[in-house]
Amino acid sequence: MSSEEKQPEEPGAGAPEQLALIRETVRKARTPRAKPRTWRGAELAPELPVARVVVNKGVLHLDQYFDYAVPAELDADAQPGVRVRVRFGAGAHRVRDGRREGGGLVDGFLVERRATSDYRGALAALAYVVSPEPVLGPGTLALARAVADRYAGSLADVLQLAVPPRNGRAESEPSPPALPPPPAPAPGGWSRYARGPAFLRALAEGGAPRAVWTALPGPHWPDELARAVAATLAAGRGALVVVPDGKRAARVDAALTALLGEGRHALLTAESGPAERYRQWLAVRRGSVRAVVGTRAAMFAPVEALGLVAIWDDGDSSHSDENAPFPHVREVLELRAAQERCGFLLGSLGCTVEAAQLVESGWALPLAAEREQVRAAAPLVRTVGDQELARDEAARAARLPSLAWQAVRDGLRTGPVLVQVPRRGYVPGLGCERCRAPARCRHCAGPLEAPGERDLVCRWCAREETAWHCPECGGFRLRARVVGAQRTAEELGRAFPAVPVRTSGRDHVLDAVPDRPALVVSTPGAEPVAEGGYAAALLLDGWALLGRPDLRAGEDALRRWLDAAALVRPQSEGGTVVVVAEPTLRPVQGLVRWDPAGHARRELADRAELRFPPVSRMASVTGTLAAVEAFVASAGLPPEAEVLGPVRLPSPPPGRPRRPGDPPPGEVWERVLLRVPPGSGAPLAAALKAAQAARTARGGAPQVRVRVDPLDIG
DNA sequence: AGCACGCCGACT
DNA sequence: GTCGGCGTGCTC
Repeated sequence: MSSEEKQPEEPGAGAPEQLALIRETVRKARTPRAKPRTWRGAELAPELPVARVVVNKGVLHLDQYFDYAVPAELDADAQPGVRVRVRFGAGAHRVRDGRREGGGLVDGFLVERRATSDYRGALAALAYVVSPEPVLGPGTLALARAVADRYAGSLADVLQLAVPPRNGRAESEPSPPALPPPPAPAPGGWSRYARGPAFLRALAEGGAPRAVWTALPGPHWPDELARAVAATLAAGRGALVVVPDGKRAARVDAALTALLGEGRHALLTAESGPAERYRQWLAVRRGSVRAVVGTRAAMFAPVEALGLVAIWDDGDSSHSDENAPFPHVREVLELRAAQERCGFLLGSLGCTVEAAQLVESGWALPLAAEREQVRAAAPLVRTVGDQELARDEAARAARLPSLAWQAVRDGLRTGPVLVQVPRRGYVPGLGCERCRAPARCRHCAGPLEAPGERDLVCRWCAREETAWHCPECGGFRLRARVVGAQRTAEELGRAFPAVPVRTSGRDHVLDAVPDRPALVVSTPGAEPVAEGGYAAALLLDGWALLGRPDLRAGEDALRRWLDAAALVRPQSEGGTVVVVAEPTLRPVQGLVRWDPAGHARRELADRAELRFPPVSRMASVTGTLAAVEAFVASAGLPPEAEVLGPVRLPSPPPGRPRRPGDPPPGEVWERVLLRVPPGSGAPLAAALKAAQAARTARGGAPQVRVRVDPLDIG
């Protein structure tokens, strides 16, 4: 089998070497030909002797196709989509003593076979075909191209995310035969949503409906996702579901198996290991499996005849890739839905402003339950604010309000009680002492910080604020938040000595807890599922979550509360949630009314007014002050682009392991934010890409990091 | 990014 | 005369 054959390091004497020699003469003669006939005499593929190759180098100024000659012996294997290796680099053609020197072998993908080349010069030959398995189809190529353009990145970088590394053993095994389409499923839990059955019907009829689904609390969402997949398969098309982590992928996997049996879907997660993952990926690529559930990288899965793309919990930060150019699953799936004209489903317990914008713009329809259904499924939510805390004698003594004590005590009579405590390392920002509104710059609305004792400085534009007052309530005093909830939880455990205390957090995450009275202390995101639902939940991390100097602080807080509260029994079964946070705050209201979509709509209106993403598009440029300034000056930014900053980046705390975005030791990095109005995202990305390409091409120029849609814009 | 080619100083 | 410094520019 040729895929298993060991390929020669250096092609033997023959066509490639002759080509190189011919090229040498052409170069000396300095007579470039419009139509290179330089392979005269070499043994080339009789038909379509030119291979267009995307070279696996992420560097932006190499973000183009390169043409290579196809030697006759590679003719059969060198088909579009295969992995190849080629000589690449200056001097690849120098021949001395009959040996080639310079220009190392690099990986690439063959994207097209052509009759002629546009290149004015002689072509080097393909070194060899790594394997005849076509892994890069035209769909994935077009998608990767669009993603690279959207994020000012290179095609090769995106392809690295899109096509998994090869595993020879998996490739040599045949994939199982494809199964016929299953029958269309019953609506199941979808009948609880006004437009749910219609959405399923549209999928089953081969349509391309697009929806933002605000899911009801409870454990049903994996089954509902599975039904959407099944409906798509019933129409003879494929479906793709992307979830934030392996735990949730396993839940959807189980739901799919329950609904469709084995063999109709693939599970693409890092947890299954590279070989198994590649085997599953190949089964998809070869068309033997048409449904996929997986984590982030699965967003590129080459599903045949795609009918539906779905993302669950788009507010989870795992959906943002941490490799250049940092694509986000939601954005990639939007591009895919447009490109492949398929259905789109964004589901979540919460609602991001981006999701709200998809509905607001009319691109997607809302898929929400009636209030009655929400009330039947959600627990009772009660709040304890500052005033009550101050009045509450017991609370001051025990640092916990009596309402919270009561809820825990009552809950423990009938089942487990969840206590959500903040994760360490949440740095609260500055806010109004009276109403907690975050302190923002009056010029660019960036977050204010207090580097010294007295003065306030904007983290975005570096302007000083000397006379701050709160635009919401007129207050003029600021305060930072203090966290001490872990200790509170410990005290809580001591207060109920007869009850077992279980903890779940970063280090050891519990999957599930039994349906018995217990105190379950967890950080956000690590909450175990309780078999019969929690009797009560206590959310103690309000200040830490809401005080973060981040645009998404409110949305994130609400999402984490909803995630925890959704594990609690409905109000009709006595389920109660107590959140220790100011009841007038918008996210707290969103929780009490269980109205994440309404919360996101209001946030979106604010963002529009303040010209924040996603209503505007932003990009960040970081590096030394000189580098950043030179870059911004040289980039031909669109005229409507605003430049905010530069401001100095906070240096990483000493002792923390170095992360990719951190400045090198001893260097101070600055950041500018670039902002463009809606619709100017593409020209901004193009300008940034061109400037970055020019910069990396010149060796000596100090480098900067560019990121479209930066996450932490304050 | 690598890597080769090219045009100026200290050596046999 | 020639070995080699690293400044520029290219990579099918």
